[in-house]
Amino acid sequence: MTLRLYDTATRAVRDFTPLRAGQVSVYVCGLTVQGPPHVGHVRAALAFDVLRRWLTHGGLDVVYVRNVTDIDDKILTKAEANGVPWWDWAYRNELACTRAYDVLGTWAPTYEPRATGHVPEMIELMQRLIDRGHAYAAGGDVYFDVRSFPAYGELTGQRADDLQPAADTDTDDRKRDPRDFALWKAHKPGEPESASWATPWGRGRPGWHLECSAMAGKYLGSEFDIHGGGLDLRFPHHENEQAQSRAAGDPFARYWLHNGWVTLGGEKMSKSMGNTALVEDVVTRVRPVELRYYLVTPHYRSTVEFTDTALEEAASAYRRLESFVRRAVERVGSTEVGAVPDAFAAALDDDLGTPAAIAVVHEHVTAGNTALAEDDDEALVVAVGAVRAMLGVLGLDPLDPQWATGGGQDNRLAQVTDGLVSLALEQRQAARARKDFAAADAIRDQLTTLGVTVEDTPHGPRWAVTR
RNA sequence: GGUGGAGUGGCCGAGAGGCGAGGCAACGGCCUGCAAAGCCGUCUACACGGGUUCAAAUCCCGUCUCCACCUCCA
Repeated sequence: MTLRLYDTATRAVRDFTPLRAGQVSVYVCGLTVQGPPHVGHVRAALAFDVLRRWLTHGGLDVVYVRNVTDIDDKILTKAEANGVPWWDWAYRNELACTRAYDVLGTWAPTYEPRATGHVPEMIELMQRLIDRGHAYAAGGDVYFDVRSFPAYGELTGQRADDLQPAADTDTDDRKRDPRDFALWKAHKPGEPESASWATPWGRGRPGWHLECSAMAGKYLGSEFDIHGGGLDLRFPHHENEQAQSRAAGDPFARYWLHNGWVTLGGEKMSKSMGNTALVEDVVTRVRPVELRYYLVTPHYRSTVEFTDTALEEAASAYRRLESFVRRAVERVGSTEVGAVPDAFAAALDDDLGTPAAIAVVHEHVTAGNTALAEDDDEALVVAVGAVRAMLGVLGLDPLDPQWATGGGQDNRLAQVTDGLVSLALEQRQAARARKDFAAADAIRDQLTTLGVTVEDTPHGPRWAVTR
């Protein structure tokens, strides 16, 4: 079965065939770095991280570009409100985004270009559009001429006539049509000089949409395979991107993928609503890998309501998988990562059906647990190999060094802890051997109080530190 | 006004004409000195009202509720 993806542009699931055999080019809209990332932001990154891992697993060479928009109105106003240069504000939030991506185990993009580093490419694109009669300069601004491009609205199925008039009211008098959007914004008095760049039409800064067209073209070429982003970017952002690029003569994206929301209190998580859960906070309540499981388990196009109980449930579910892998490896030693079961592959091939894929993982874990209980090491090796392979594709393999805790100088402490717990457990085993269960249970209770859980297995006790 | 999406068992969350996704929680059983972990079982749901069909959670019509985009937004 081949990979099928839901393409927003055609509103249908389509077979995916890359433009160039063996290669896939992906452009994902990254963040406007105006603040630290919340759970909704990283959901997008995670959704496309799974796509990328699946493509890579299928033997394809994936070029994955995710941009950083490091100049816009909000960055300027927030920087000013905080008394720092705009580029300082942008960069510190870019670092926060990178930390969030890293802590959740997303692969670093092949290229991660910043808008401000691509002004020459934007100027070149604007010039092409002006030369072709699809853009015009007016008072230092440069606008896209919507009426010159009949396909405008095609991506999101809107007719230009039905759109409410676009809202940059302060510049409306410069536009030929109220729906024309800004490719480039003239430098305004009061804005920092450092936030403007010289162009043939005067100093100014990028409009919001231009940078993605310019950067996608630079790193992926005039036509590329997949363009991704959040559902809210469809209009106007992606519509405008497509209009700009196609009007300039570039075929642009062949498939458009959009991920659904994370909601909080039934409404879209967003900074302007004030209903956000920052990644850096959530990650103190559950482990990062558990947050990843929570966000990767539902289908990428569905809405996820963010609640504490749902988060806790996800964490419990993940611990079941993790506990199996750890016990299996303790039993049979380190194992080879095996092949992915057909049912799992079929699930992901069907528009990245992670829910069905996770169900397959759980079924194999059940089989593996049975093998573990029955001392069937042969079946166990097969099960754990398959489970790790599947979890690896989802970025959830518990044995991935990504999720290793401690390390460095903690190693010595870990050795000491290990020795002390082993000592206590030996005492307990001795007490059990002489049927002094009161003493044995007292040791176990004390360990539990310290956050060390003890499990007795036919092959002796095992322990783990719980949060 | 225009364009989309959603309402599923105690909870999360899939599916999209017929065969009870999966998980979490709860309860019962097995296992255990007792637990824990694990395994087995139980809990038979699809907003509402009509219709089509041998068969509807799934298709059609209508109604209600919620959300999103058309302004910055993953």
